[in-house]
Amino acid sequence: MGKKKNLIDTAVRLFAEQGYDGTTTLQISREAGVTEPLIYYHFRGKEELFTHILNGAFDEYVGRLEALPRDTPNEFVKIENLIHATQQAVEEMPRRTRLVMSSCPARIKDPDHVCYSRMVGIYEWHYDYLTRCLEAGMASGEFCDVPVAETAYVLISMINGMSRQHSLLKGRGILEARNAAVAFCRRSLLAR
Amino acid sequence: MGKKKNLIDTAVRLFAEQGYDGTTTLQISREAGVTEPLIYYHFRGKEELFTHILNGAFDEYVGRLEALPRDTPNEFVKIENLIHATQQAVEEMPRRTRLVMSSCPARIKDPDHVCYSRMVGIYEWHYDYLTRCLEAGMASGEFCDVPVAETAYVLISMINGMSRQHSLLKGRGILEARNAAVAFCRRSLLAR
Amino acid sequence: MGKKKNLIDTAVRLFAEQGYDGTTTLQISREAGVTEPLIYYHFRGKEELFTHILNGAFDEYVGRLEALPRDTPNEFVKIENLIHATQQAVEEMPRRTRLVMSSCPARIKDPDHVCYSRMVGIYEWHYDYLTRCLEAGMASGEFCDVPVAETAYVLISMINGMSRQHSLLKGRGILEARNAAVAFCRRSLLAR
Amino acid sequence: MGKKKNLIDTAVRLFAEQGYDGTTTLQISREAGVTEPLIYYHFRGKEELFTHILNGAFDEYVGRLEALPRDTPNEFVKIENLIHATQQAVEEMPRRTRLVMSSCPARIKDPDHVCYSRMVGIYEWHYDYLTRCLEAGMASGEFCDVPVAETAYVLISMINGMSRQHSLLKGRGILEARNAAVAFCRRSLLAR
DNA sequence: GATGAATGAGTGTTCATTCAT
DNA sequence: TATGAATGAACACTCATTCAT
Repeated sequence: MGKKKNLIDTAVRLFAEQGYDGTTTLQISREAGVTEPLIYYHFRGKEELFTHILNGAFDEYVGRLEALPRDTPNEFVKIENLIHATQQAVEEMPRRTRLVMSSCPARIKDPDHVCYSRMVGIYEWHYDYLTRCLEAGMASGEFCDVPVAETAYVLISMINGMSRQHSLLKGRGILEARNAAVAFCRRSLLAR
Repeated sequence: MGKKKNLIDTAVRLFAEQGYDGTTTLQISREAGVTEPLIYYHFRGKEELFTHILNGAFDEYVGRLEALPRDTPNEFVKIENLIHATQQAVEEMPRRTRLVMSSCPARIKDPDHVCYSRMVGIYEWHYDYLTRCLEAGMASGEFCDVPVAETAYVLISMINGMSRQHSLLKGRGILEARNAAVAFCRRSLLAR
Repeated sequence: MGKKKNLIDTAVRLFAEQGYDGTTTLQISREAGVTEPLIYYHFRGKEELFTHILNGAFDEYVGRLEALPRDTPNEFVKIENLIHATQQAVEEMPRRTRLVMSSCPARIKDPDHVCYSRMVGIYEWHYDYLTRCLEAGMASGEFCDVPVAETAYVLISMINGMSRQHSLLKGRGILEARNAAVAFCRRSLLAR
Repeated sequence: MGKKKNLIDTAVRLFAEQGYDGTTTLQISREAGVTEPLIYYHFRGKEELFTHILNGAFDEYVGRLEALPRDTPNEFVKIENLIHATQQAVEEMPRRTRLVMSSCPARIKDPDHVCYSRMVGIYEWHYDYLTRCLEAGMASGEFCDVPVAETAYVLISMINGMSRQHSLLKGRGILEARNAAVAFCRRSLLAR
């Protein structure tokens, strides 16, 4: 019964370790303790197994974003929360993060692919969240004056860059990096 | 004749557009107007052609880093220069940057691969450059007090994150992003 | 269905006729009425298909050797039996003998190859069998006095030489050769 | 100037060590310190280089056969001489013997190939030499009564078998084998 | 004589996928 | 659900050979 779950878990592990192209359906089935055709019973093919996993990972992350508190004492806490939530997700879903980081770049050229649509979706979520945040913070005098769109772009780059760094060059990461990032942003944004 | 150059240029384009695994040696040779075995006359195989291109790209970027001025009026200019030089490289070598961004992540697990060694090399260059910079700036009173290692890590993540964003989600990028990033860092680092 | 058997039989025929290097996997599969990848489903590759066949041929011959009667009226009958059994095998397994005779020599340099280990094994079987025989015959007065090791070596060379001659230069062979060989040995060995 | 000789010597060595199919023209040229096209300047192709070497080896051996003394005190000396001359050749031309032993079997099916015609030629030389010898010896009462054709066949098999054994399974050979072979034949053939 | 560059024709092998059961 | 057997389509790579110089 748990064969389907087995299949998916094994696929997650192998795709993360070896990338999509470096992993064969035979290897997945063997390491999952089933036979190859079973993949085709549960999924339309290798690609669908892959996108199934990708969607699961994206859903999980988006769920965490949606769960971020909307009422906060001030606007900077929102930014702080976003940084922490993202790093938290990266640390708690290391394999699926790795899978996204290593297999999506090669696929993102295709606008019909899950990689593209979902990464753009997340980018836009981030963008809306941050611009709203920055605008509100500037209006209330909490933040100093910054160009909203560009600053949001910089923040997104920094958050994604940290996820990538952590996920791909693990070991080189630094535990207190999160707090340093929060402090870095606070100094930059808070009006003085 | 320029058949070898043709081969390399075509390979750069195709690897960048389709990734390493999505590109066949036959396709490269056809689009380069030569025959397949010529690849094996000039290179040991597909992989060597790939690493040859990668090394060229890394060399080019490292060359730009090495050319950064050592004498600067203050420390922040050094950080500014690094941000500009990196973005400049990304914009001037769009295909090779894309190739690195999309094909290296899947290969970085292998510590013997060019991707790993050279990316680590560049990481360390960045790290040394930035820590030296931050320490000097803090000593002279130019910068406010920050945790050096962690802040360098955040800066590197931001710089790399912007390159990745620009290279993979092009069109979503914003022209003034560079200046926004510089301003973001200046506000965060300069003592007041 | 007997597709696997078909594959093997065809491979035996083609390897025997054309040698290992002169036979392509495509040709084998086509003449066996199957597709090429089936070879790789049943065997790890061309080489394993080849060694599978070789081992079968060696096993068959060794089986015949092991089946030689241990109780014989005198020692010369043992030599006679060996000559007949070997020639019998050559005549009854013409293709597999040819395959061994034509494809092993080029491979025998590699001490890890089946060709080497099995041919040495058979050599040693022959050698033990013949030395024991000669010693017993000399002790009982059946045989005249001969240098045991060297004479065994000469007998082995003769037996193998006849197999080779028969297998490679067929048509030049002579039917009564077996009996002539037996008579040749009898005159040489029997005490008078 | 000695480039052609270099080419040939290297080819002899490599063909002997690795077989015809296991040796590439590139390897030959590289190890000979020349470039590939030079092979095509001196020979029509790989095959011609190979047959050139084969013919040289066969010529050398046939020369030795032709040089055997025609006037001998008795007929058995002729047989003795043949055995010694052949073993001598095997020992003095180890690489070329190996080349013939390992590369000819796979080619002997083709009646137009040098391997076939020359091996048949040598077989016939042996056959004529030995039948004449046996007949004369029987006529003079030196030899006992044997079936001429069949006995010649057995002798040829033995002589060739010893060459093959020595050449392919070297190390397993025995130094005194020659003398043992001569003694073996003497006991078998001489009238008592 | 000799070579650097280039190629036509294959070669063994892989892999996602399907079919009969 | 699940599988053993089988396949179509490709793929990286090799090699003997040639050509312009």
